[in-house]
Amino acid sequence: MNIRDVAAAAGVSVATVSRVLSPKPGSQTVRPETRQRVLEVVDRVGYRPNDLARALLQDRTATVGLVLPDISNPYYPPLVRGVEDAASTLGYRVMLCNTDRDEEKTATYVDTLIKTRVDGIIIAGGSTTMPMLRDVFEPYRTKVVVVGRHELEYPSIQVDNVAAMGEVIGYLTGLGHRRIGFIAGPASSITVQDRVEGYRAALRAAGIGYNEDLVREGDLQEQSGYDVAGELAAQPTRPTALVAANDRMAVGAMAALTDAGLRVPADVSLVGFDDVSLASYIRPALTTVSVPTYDMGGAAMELLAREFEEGGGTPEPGARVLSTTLMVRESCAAPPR
Amino acid sequence: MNIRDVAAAAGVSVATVSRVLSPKPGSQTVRPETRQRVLEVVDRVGYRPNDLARALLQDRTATVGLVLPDISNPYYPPLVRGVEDAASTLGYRVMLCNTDRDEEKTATYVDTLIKTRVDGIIIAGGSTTMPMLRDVFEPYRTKVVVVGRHELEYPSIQVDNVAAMGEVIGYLTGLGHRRIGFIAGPASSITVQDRVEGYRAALRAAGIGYNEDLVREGDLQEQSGYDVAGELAAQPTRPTALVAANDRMAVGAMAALTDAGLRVPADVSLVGFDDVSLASYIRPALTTVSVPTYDMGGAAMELLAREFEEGGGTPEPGARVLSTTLMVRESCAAPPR
DNA sequence: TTGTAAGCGTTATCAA
DNA sequence: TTGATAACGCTTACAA
Repeated sequence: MNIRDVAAAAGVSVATVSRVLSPKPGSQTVRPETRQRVLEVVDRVGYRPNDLARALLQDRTATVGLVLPDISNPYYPPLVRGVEDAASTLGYRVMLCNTDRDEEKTATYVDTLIKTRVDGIIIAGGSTTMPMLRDVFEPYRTKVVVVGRHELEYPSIQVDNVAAMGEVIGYLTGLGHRRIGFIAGPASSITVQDRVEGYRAALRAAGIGYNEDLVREGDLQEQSGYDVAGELAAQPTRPTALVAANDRMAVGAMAALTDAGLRVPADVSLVGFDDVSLASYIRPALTTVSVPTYDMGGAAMELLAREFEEGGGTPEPGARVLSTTLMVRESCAAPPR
Repeated sequence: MNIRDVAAAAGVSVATVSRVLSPKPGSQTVRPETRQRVLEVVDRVGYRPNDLARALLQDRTATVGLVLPDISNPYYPPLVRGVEDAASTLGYRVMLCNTDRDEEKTATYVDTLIKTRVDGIIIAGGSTTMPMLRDVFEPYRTKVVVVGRHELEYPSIQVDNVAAMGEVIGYLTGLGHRRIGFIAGPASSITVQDRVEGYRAALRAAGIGYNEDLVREGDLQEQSGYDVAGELAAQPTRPTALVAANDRMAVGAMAALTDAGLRVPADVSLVGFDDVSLASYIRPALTTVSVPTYDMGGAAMELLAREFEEGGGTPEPGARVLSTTLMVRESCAAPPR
């Protein structure tokens, strides 16, 4: 069932069917009766034009690739939703790719995306440190937008993780904390490294030295937060507050603290990062930093769409920075005396 | 940059380039040196064949659509990941569509998916009650697989929610509970309705009447679990146990109970459903039913791929049922006396 | 072993 | 206002 069949059934030429189905601004020249006849046939046989043929001809697929580490990480679903909603509004389809921060998987996906000739790609997290992404898209004029800070020559949507973490530390020192432990994350994530950097810088600014013993690296999953918090809390002079690089580890940490007989926040205060949807429903409700992931996804898609319209031109690797907010809830208090 | 350019640069014909790049089992007839020459050019210029053209010709896009209500619902990410991993292994791309259980959005996405000529579609949750999905795909020989119970004539991957909920109720009555409250979900979800049905049936089987006052409907989000649990717990003779139709509402319920000064499980036992990743890290750790969503996604994709291979033939609307397991953790105890 | 050319389902150009 | 036809980039008979 193709445009020729429809044309035959309606007793017109394929050109006419095309004009009815894909009206161009300039040429509104189909007689109402003819249009009617065509539409009737289209409706009767349930014909839908083949977008592959259209894309081939117009060199435009109306599809974007969304590359991220792992959709199972609760940080990403709102971002994906933001991209998807904006894409759907703007008339684009979204192809999802989970890389697990793995170079080989990333390379394979990039290959696939280029072969399908996606109009653009949104890279969120993880892959942004991979140099392989630098030039692959160039010959195909594939537009790229990055979500998060990165080392690539593409425009991006960001959040100031250093400053946000500074606000967290400021809040804690304001409460009187001096021994503030940190549950860090993998070096492969620039986002996480910025949070670590924010922790360091703020501590220094507050006149508190950076103490290596108070920092341990997790893998961003709940269990590692549980493990690391357990170690940190078991130290001879334990920290009076714990900050985690993300909420998943913070939740794990809260469990560990509770299991160790420690009360949050009476014995140790706890702060997370991301403001995942469950954060406000655990008890004590988790104090954390809200990151506008949904908006970031939407903004990335919109930025991409704008680049499509502008057509050629250089990418302009500027960054748009959205703001975070510290969500003060119940998991922090003054340190025990 | 197309196959002709490559052919010219390598001093061969386009047919030869094609044969090198897309070797068919039958025709291994390219001289090694020629092949070498072609591959060198391909590598040098970074050429990637246009899959649109290939798809147009072969009537096969190697793409599947994944239609679900909302990726932000923590139930879905593992399912999506399961689909994606299997798809990537089998050589398929995945196009994501969030319908919000909305008829119009669903219709729009279905339209888009058909226009891109996806080889198949995986429908997970929500949309399965929509009659519009019955015949749309037929004329395009688009294969369809459903995840979850449904009313459509397609094969599916399921889980026995009625039996699983029966196990939950059995566990609670075994503990001595008689007044078991239920936080239900929207009627639009067959999955959720099966859980409600399981609750009813098991109660009846246990010789406990179904008491309308103990059942209230939520919307599957945390806040509604919080609200509904609050109402249920405020009743003159409050339930000694609460079962939620999903974990998100269970977490909200736990917060409500805690805020009302009730202890879980000493004063009221609580059971969730889904075994979301955070469930085992909240305290008390949530007793819940583990649903193999990742495997379900993978199985759906594999089933779809098998249908592609088999080619024509009738769809065979059979169901493959995977099993759930009750995860007994800390949120249940015998009822208070 | 390689090349020529038809054709996949559209849109766009030009003529009628 | 409509129609014939050449592309788009690839694969695949068929010919050489």
